[in-house]
Amino acid sequence: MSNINEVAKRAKVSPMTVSRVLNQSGYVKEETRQRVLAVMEEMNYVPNQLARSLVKQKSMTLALIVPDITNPFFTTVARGTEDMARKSGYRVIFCNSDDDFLKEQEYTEMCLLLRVDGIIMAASGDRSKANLERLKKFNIPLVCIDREVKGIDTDLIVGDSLAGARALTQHLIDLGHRHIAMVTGPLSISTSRERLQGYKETLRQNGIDYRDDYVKEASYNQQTSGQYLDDLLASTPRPTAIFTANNFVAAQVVRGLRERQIRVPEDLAIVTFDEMEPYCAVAEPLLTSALQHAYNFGSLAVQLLMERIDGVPIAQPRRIVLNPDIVIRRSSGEKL
Amino acid sequence: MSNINEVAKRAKVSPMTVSRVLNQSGYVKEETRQRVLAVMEEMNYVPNQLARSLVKQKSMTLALIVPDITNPFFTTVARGTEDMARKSGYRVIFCNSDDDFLKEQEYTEMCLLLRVDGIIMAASGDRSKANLERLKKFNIPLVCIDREVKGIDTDLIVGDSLAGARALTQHLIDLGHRHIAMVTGPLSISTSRERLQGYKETLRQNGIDYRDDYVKEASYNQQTSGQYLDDLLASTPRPTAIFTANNFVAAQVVRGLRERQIRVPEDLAIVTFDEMEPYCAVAEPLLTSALQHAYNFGSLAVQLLMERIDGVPIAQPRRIVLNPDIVIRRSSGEKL
DNA sequence: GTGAAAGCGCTAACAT
DNA sequence: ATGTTAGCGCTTTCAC
Repeated sequence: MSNINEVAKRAKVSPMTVSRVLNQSGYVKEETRQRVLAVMEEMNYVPNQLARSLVKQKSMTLALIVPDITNPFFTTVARGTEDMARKSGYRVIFCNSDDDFLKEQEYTEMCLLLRVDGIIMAASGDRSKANLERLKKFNIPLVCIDREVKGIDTDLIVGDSLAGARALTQHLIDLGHRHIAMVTGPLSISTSRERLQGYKETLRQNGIDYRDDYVKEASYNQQTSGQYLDDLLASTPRPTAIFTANNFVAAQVVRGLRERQIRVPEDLAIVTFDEMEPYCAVAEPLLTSALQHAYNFGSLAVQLLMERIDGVPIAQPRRIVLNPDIVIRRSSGEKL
Repeated sequence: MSNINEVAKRAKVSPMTVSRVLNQSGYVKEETRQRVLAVMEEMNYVPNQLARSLVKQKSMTLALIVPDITNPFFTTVARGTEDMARKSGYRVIFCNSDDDFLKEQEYTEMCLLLRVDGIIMAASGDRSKANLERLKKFNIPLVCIDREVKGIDTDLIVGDSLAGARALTQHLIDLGHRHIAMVTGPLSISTSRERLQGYKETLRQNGIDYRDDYVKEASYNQQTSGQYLDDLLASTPRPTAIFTANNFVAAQVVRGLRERQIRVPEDLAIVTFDEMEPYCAVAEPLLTSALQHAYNFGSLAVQLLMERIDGVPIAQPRRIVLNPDIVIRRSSGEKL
């Protein structure tokens, strides 16, 4: 693969002139420019971005670290990130932490090694604090999304989990449900905690007793064992509705209920956070849910990041809260 | 961010000694080593990978270019790729071409600029030939997956679309269907062509006339208009079964049928290529399908790539064909 | 065991 | 309008 010196030699100019042609900077006589371009073409010259980044101290690269690349929420975030980054001439490296602190740490180190210009992170959990602190130590522009990490203050874009959870729970209550269970995610993740809190608060406000045995904790991604479902269904009285904390948890529950021949919503109503896209249309029943605009999480995060990268003076970390849309569909059933 | 010279100075050694400690190469007195390590720690030293790659002429980076990052098939491929690459100490850059030739071209150029060590590509279509040829010109190790591109000879990993399509079609015929429609993908994609061919062949072998108006072409990802469904349903006689060419097409069709109050499989049977994971469990009805082992596509691709990167002598491009599993579920219905 | 010199491919800054 | 010099941060090579 040829380099700038070889091109320069062949075009009978200095490497600097080639560089000017390449970057369209400075003055180059049109005639020279054409000659240089011709030689580049002829030699199949491709500039070396590594060398460029090294001297410019800028890699034009962002990193997006997400906990689960198979979750449509995060792939949609990825698209939003990518689209917005491209508009500013940046590349994005996608990293999948698998909700694993150690993998997240590896990617964190990789970002440092590669001298990425900014990082967007959906933390794997509260343990992520250590990884985020490491990044902060180097003053790398950083935006957290979806999940807030205890004890770390960064630019942040989250969904309004509290409001969404309240609305979904209230919806069930309005339909006449009094025995409402919840399956939330790991409590090391802020969204799990907040959705649980919204559920609790709404029960209380409606004078419904909160029951510990109506609340189960499942994984946000892998298949958790169905044991918790049996426990829930064995409670007295048996819940007439379940609120699930995200799309994958909803899938687990719907599947579990089907295996047990329990009809939704006839026997049991379901409401959930997040959506079933891209298969939303195929899910049966269609789920009543608090829909989050994942794409916006990604594109907004890039915008915040760009301001940091460009050195726009910002007093303190910003916090953007995006409202979910409550979409009523069949799974929550009719008024009892 | 500190560099190797600063560390060297502070540790009262030459940069070379620091480098040796860093790479655990050559001889360094244990005492010196400890002192250097201490200084690195103290100064928060992180080696600059850009500089390393530049001098080593090796970036330890692979690229994976896929047409649709929201398709679970490709996210699973991505996982396979990532896992296997990490085992060999390589990073992977994920690129989403959006089934768009131009975006694919941009990523192709990016790979050249960044001097990635190898590329895995699920081509956007036959137009991709130009992009692949560009990469071949530079002798960059290259493996194509899932889709074969006309007129380009590279290492290749594909599913057995022909066999899968034959098995699915035969399954419908065995159930007693004689009026079988097919919704395939864009014919610029090899899998669409081969699945169509398998369908045609199987009809012929069973003495069933092939009808042009029973075959429609849809998008593999975006929502295609439902017009083709109306056309299919208006045919005389109306098809009693539909074979869809991939998971997203299946989703389109199932949704369309539901909107038209047509029951699956009672009114119309469905079989498909690929799966509905991760929501498989929620889909209703569960789809009879030709399941591909997406993870293996990714991990095998990396293995082939590694041999190329390591310069293992290989006579000519290799071609690996992976068999899909035929999984019979409810959507194909009972024997007529 | 350790270091000095040269160079990977490029560009910033200063000539001319 | 073009060239020269120096240096980004690292490793290779050879010297001691």
